[in-house]
Amino acid sequence: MPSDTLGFANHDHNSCVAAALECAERSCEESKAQLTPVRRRVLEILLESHAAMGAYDVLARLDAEGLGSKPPVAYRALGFLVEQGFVHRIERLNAFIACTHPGASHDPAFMICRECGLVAEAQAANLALQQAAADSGFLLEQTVIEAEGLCPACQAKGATA
Amino acid sequence: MPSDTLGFANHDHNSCVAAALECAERSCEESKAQLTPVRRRVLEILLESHAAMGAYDVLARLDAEGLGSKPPVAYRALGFLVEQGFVHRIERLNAFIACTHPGASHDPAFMICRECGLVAEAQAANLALQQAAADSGFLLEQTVIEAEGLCPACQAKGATA
DNA sequence: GGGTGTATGTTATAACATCACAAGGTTAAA
DNA sequence: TTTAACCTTGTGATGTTATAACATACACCC
Repeated sequence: MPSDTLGFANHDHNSCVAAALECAERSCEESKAQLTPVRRRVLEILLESHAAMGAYDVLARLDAEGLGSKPPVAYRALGFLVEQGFVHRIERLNAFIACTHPGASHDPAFMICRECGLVAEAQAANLALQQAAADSGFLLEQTVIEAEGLCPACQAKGATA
Repeated sequence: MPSDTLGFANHDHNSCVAAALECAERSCEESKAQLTPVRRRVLEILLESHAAMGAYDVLARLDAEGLGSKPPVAYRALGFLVEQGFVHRIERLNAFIACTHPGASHDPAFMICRECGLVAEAQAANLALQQAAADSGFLLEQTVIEAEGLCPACQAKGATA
């Protein structure tokens, strides 16, 4: 199983979740950041699946659990988690996904299945883009690399449209 | 002047606009697509600058000119132009920009200046991503490659925040 | 004329995101 | 121990982006 396509591969999801949580805890300890109940719960919710979730979907879950009902509650927690690198924002979907490479160097790329919604995180620095930036004197600070298509399972199921 | 960083380079903007419009006209003739007044005007508006514009900014311009005032008017025209490849959507900004490589093969990458808003279009296929997709059996249909940072001019001005 | 297809007009609403201000809690200096 | 500073949360209101759904107009062809 290639580690960079976790989202599409069978794996021990329980240990995958546990590892991500533990990693987040350790990281917060080190950096004195507070992994408060709301923040921790949002991370857990996102870790439940390897699909991206909208902020309002997360909020609905929080609301059901009595952890908050107003948009800022969800956006604040998501913002914190993104800042810490525990969660990534998928621009294409206006949605969020738990990081599957906790601790790894971060300039992630994503493969988004348009059929089932699963998202796989890969490490795929874009050398051509870095070259283009260097050539034109552009100071590259952050990159968004997102691919849309069909995951292996959905291809097998014959999805086309 | 590297042709792939047009957005950051001095250039003859009048001829740049004229070329893009002419190219769009020819393309529509060939494909029997209709470059109607609203669609043509939206393209012209986007061509005015090499910055991205939100759909509602475009709509405000259309409204001022009596060409339409309701969101679907702008979104339909923008949708058409994106379909035809005359305009690109910048996911990071939820905004649109006229294509500066009319007719060129399209898997574009963008460099977005966070200070002045200028966007440069480059050709920068991501080989690493294609490799990652191939390795995991993901059928890659479309890619979003957007970089945020500082353009040469804004670096020179000392922008940092 | 009548059917078809494309484009447009319009109402309403869905979906995503932030502002602004109040209140509670922890920490650390005075 | 009081006070201030800072961080986090609660909440109402609002701002921004995008689409659904339905009606109308117009061009073309038979």
